[in-house]
Amino acid sequence: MLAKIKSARDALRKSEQKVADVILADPDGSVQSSIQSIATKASVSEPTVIRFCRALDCVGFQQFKLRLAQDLASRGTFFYRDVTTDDTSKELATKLIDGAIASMVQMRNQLNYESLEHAINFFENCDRIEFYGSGGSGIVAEDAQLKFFRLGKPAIAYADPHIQHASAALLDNKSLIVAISHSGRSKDILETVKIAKQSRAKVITVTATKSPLAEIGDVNFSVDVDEDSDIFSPVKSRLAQMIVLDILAVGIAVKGGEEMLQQLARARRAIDFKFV
Amino acid sequence: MLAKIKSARDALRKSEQKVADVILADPDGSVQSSIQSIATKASVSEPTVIRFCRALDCVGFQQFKLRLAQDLASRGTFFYRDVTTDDTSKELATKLIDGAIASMVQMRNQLNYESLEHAINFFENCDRIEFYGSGGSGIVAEDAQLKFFRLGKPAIAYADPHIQHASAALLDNKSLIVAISHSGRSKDILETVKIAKQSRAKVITVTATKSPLAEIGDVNFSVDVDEDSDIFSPVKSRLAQMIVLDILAVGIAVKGGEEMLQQLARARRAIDFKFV
DNA sequence: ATTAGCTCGTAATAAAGTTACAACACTCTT
DNA sequence: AAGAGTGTTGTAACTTTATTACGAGCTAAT
Repeated sequence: MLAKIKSARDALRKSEQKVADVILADPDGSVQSSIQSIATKASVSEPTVIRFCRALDCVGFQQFKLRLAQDLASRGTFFYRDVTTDDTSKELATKLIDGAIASMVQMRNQLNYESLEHAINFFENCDRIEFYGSGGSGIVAEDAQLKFFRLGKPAIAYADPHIQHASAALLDNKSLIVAISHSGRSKDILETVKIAKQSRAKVITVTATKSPLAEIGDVNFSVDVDEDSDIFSPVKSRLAQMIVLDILAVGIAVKGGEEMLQQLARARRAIDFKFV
Repeated sequence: MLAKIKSARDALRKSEQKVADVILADPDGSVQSSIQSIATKASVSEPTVIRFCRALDCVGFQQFKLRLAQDLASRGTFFYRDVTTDDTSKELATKLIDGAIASMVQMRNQLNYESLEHAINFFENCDRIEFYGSGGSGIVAEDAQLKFFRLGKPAIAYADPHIQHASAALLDNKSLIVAISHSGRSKDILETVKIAKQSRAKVITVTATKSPLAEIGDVNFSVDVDEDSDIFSPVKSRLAQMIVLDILAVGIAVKGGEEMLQQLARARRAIDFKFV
């Protein structure tokens, strides 16, 4: 949630940003405050605070506070510390794994189940599904393809923006696309999604809250991860994205009932001869 | 907090016990309810609910809810249960995420730090690095390539067994390969590694303990994950493999000191223009 | 049986959260 | 540069939620 606020901050309105700043400055204090006291601290009106909460996908202030509280609580269990140059390899490994766990816990608390239901519906009503992502997110897209093509509908992943554009132009209203992006601000993927929408395809996004990409999709799964600490391409958000897509795939499979589960088992056995 | 309620239950007044029962029966639901709905469910009056909260050392209902919420969020037992066909989407998501967390925790406990030191050494003494994996592990190999090629040495990933064989044949004793496999029993990857060893390349494996692949490598990172529950391609081991390689990459970067960290920052900035 | 003491609910009150709307500010035209 | 139109923010009314005060009902001891 804190990560969510951070990543959404710039997309917020001016006075809502003041609210964000007040909360980021003292999250622990904020969970115990009323709307009034937060509004005063931020020198804005109370409705602004509510609008701020709504902007973060909460139905109201109470829900916001609750989520924030849960976020803070789970943060404590796997305390995340930055890697430093004089860590032993053990410290380093522990830190990185704890960071990954912390982001999973946050994921668990913030995942939007309505989006999940919607997304499952989209899948059931589509003829084919395409995954778009570039760079690190391209990896996630490929991973998703591997999962989804076993579900009985054509599934494909494209990492190359040119091919994405070309493919998006050929979609129709029975197509479903999943656009994956860490920042949600990559020009390429935004362009791809615009083309896909013109083709009247349904669009699921897996990206940061309030990012341009999240705004133009039909359904968004928010993946907000505190990234300052990632030296490389963002691993933690990679992991989070992958688990979101796994949840979606399993959700679809489970809804498909016994029949689909058996189909999956068949797909699995098909590669058995490859092993010693 | 839940434990507190349980142990305090018998000491409470009769109607307060009803409140306790309602909350214990559905803690997750309760944190989102108002006093009114809880009072109704327990067939008691609203003040009784408040008295119940006071009995548990809370100043009011809000504080009680907050504490309960934090308690639920941090209950650290990521007890893994199998997904069933009649899970709600929330249960499903929670189960899958808990499973992923559990495998991370396991990873943290079993990671071999000596292997890590060895692997870092290999990297420092090599001219180039190649990642081999097929199917799901091919994804991990690509992800690793993305990370490693920023470290200043040629890095490449191959998923196609034929190309792996060809490439492995062209290695020399200044080459390092990383073989990734979930089972460690895939004929293709075993063959690839044998060829690479004939070329006198160093071999790091990321695979299951005691598997044939683990046996023939120079250094192995054990990734053993309980997979019965994975309907699809094994997500959990995918995540575990990725984090292992991330640890390795960060370990190398950190050992490279300030200079290498700055080089990484440059690599990151190089793609900035791609964004809105 | 009566009263002290405790438990619990009703009804009033206060506080917090939410909505509707109007005023203001900021573009983008013309 | 004026004005239409859009978007942002605050005011004030309103609703919901939490809390308090008080008294009725029950239990048990005299």
